[in-house]
Amino acid sequence: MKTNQDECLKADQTQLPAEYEIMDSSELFKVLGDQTRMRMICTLLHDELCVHDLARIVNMSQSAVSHQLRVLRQAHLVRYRRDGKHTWYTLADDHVRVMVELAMEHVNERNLNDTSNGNGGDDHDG
Amino acid sequence: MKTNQDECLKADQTQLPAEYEIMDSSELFKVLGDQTRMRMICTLLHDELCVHDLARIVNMSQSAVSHQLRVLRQAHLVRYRRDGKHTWYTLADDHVRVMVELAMEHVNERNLNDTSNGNGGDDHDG
DNA sequence: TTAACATATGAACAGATATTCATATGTTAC
DNA sequence: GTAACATATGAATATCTGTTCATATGTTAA
Repeated sequence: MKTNQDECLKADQTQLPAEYEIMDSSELFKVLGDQTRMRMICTLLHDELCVHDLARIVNMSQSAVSHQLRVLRQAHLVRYRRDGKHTWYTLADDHVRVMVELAMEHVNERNLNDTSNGNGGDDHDG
Repeated sequence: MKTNQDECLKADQTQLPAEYEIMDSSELFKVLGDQTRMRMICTLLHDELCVHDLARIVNMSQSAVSHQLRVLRQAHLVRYRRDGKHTWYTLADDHVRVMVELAMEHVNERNLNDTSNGNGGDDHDG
């Protein structure tokens, strides 16, 4: 709460996450930060699905979905198993599930607050 | 676990999040998916900071930081208060904190697994 | 072998985005 | 008023990213 004009720095950088943790986690969020991939992930919340189905559900080309599945694999967000001609994809672990749930909570609370509160009052477009 | 070749679709789309929830949450993740913004957020995990300090800590120009703060404000990830010449920024709520922690867990577990396991075995570059 | 299906991937292109530069706004002290 | 400081922002630009198209790989069935 103090506000010394000349030396306003008060960050305790010793508690900061390691540089690689920041880089890796921002990379992870970047992967989640795409509509198509998010739709794929949400579809995989409840089911194991093959590429063909994923493409149909998110209404994208097989190629686009396959490209994005590669991104999701590299981020360790999905697993897959081969079975004949199909490749079946599932979410990799529960972190993903929980992160998605948290994001939904955040978004929904924000939508509630947007009608009533006056915090900051900045964030408009234009 | 069934693998009917002709009708492989088995997604129960009734449980899917609403379209706006998917759009909004992917937008939220997109905001978190940038190194500079992540470094700013991690710095704000423990302290209330002014723009000048944030710029110094993440080693970016005042302008760049200010532009990114705008993005963080619009995503409701930070709050701010004016005090004289300074504007002090803090994290908006605990969702952010928890999401960051989860992401850290995910990347750290993944880094552990990368040395030993053989799951999938795909995700390489090139 | 061929044909049909399922998935993966490289190249190219269009659209998005982060930074820089210059400048505007706003505050404090004189 | 001026000067110095703190922050915000528009425009330009270089870089990144997602999709499409064409094609390659791999599986199954004949």
